[in-house]
Amino acid sequence: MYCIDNKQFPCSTSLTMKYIGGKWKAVILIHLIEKKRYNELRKELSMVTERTISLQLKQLEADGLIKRTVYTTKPPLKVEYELTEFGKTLIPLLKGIAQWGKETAKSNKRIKTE
Amino acid sequence: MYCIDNKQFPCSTSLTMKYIGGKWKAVILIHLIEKKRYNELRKELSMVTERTISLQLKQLEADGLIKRTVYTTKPPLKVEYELTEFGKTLIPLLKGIAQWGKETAKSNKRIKTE
DNA sequence: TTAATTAACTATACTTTTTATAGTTACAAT
DNA sequence: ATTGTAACTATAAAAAGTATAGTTAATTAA
Repeated sequence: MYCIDNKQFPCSTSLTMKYIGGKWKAVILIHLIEKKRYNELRKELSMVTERTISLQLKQLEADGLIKRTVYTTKPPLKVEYELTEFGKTLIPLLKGIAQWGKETAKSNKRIKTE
Repeated sequence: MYCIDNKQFPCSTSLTMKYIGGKWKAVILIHLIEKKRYNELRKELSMVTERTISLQLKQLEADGLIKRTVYTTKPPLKVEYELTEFGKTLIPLLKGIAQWGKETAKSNKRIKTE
């Protein structure tokens, strides 16, 4: 049993899923393996709404997986996101996740590639 | 871009997360590496509500990851769940997820082990 | 013999997460 | 003077997850 800020996680799997289990968290993290500005990320994830991206980024930041850096003081702002050292420990797992998806898409007949 | 039943997934990562991304799906799958009866699973996942377990099991079954077998016709039923061959392709990834959680719990000061 | 227990769920209501759409700020370019 | 831009925020609605209680038909316990 694990605890973070009084929240309980019954096993190590549920602990990992707390970090990458949101609907788009793993996708966002993989895109941030290379440092990016907010709008670059947003354009790459055009199927995710702004609000969701924004909320997920905040959670990832609060969880210590990504770092947000602001370079200007007045609009239009320049903001960059990148993985922290802690976030980088997830890279092998994230690549494994992407890899399983790729292989599965090839062999599973229900999945169509366009 | 991938498609399953007219649902779109922009990248292989999002495709994988469709299968394991629900809040408890990965946890359920890891517990089903060994075939189990419904109540065994439920007791092992005491922090998850019945409704959630039930819904997730149905989705996992619909996704072809697990197989449900009924051994009786009248209550109390005997129902067993196990991974399909397709579900088994996820095992290395699931173990990776559990492993990252274990290692992270050791080194991350915000995570407490009880 | 009647009551309690069991396995595997389902029903209802509620909360949290995600989606859809539109609006904000202060400057820069046209 | 109007339009465009970056990085969000606001509001409302839909989907996912939680909390709690109820169902079935047989078995076991009192």
